[in-house]
Amino acid sequence: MSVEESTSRPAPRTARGARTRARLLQAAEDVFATVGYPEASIVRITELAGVALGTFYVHFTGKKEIFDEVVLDLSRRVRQAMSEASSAAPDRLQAERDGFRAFFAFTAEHPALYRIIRQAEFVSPEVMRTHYDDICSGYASGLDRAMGAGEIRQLDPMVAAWALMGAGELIGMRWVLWEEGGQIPDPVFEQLMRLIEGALAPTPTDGESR
Amino acid sequence: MSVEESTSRPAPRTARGARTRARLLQAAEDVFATVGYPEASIVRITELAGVALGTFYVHFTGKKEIFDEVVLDLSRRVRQAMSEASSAAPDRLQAERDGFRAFFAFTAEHPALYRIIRQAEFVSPEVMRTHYDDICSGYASGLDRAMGAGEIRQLDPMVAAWALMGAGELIGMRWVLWEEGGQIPDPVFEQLMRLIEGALAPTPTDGESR
DNA sequence: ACGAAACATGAATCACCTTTCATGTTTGGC
DNA sequence: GCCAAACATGAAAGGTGATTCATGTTTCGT
Repeated sequence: MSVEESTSRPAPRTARGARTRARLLQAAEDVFATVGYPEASIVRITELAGVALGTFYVHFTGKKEIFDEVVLDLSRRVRQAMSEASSAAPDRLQAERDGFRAFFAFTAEHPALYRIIRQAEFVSPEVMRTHYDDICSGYASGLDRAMGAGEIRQLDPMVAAWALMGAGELIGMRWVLWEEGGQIPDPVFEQLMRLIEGALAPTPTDGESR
Repeated sequence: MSVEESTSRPAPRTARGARTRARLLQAAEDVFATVGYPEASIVRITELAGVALGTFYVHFTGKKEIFDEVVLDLSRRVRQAMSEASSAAPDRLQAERDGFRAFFAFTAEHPALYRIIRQAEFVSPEVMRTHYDDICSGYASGLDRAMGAGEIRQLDPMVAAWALMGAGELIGMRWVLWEEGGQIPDPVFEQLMRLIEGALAPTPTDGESR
């Protein structure tokens, strides 16, 4: 009747256990983001966390399990940052702006997100897929609502969500992750917004009969 | 005075050598795409290629070198497929259609491209960056020309290239790589084209004075 | 403040992988 | 057809890192 995976460790039962587990997770995030999964050894993670090697196996069954947890955690955090930022917007265009701003800010603050997600394809395809699915369905339902209100043109919200997410992802990689500035240049952001605006804006041809 | 990297092996001097090298490259592409870089051992590659373990080191200095060559090769092939497909188009919109069609077709035929490029971030960041830079600068110069001809609106061609490339990449991942069909569904393709058309189309506001 | 369960430790084990090298085989220019 | 260079081989050396476990320490409910 347990909901837990049979291969995972029981949750910590004491404050000390929880603390150690959290330190291991944080260290793992750093190590995975810095040297990548192949080079990330358990020894490295435990050394950075400041715990003994054997302690790792008290909390996790292996490298893949801790990787999955790190991905899930990052995914949850970026989604929350984006939805929080865009929820207060008065209209769809502003929601797009706020959501993307939050995404780029998160990327700047947590480069680990990109670097780790991109490795997940092989380490843990399911968890990677879940991450993108979760982001995009949230995005798509926002578009759907705006479409109902006539704010944007009629289109398949899922396709639009994946396409726009992809645009943001590569722009973020190029101008946030690969530049030391850490913040997206305003002109780049504005250009991206123009593109998105153009892609979503209702057009005269929308109402055509044939 | 040599142009070669000091760490790379000399090119094969006989037909047999060239054949063996090619088999190793093909095997490496398969192994990297199937099990990922971390799990890809030289033993596995040589076994799939049908050569002895030691033979590998006759042709490559190590795992990273053969990985780089595989990435470079895939990158060159996809760029050629895309530019060939779009070069004959009469206008920009058709060039977009043809280029993206070619990209999705290549993805369907060589899933290795995605799977391998995504791992390159850590294995070989320079080579990954080169791949995206090369694709996007080709794309951007096409947009630049169309902009000069007034076919599309005034915008930063680099930002547009990276954004549209990203849109194509995620759409390809979701509907080509992750679906067994292997071919992008027509409605999805058409939706993507509508978005791109909207993003690039000249708008009345383009000519405004302020 | 007691004691049982939870937690932490790190040396030792085990499995696997990279790389080398001495030796044998094939190739292709002459 | 000869032979020097190129190529292929696989056993073995040398590492590295994942995982286990017997033992010691801390926590926390009572």
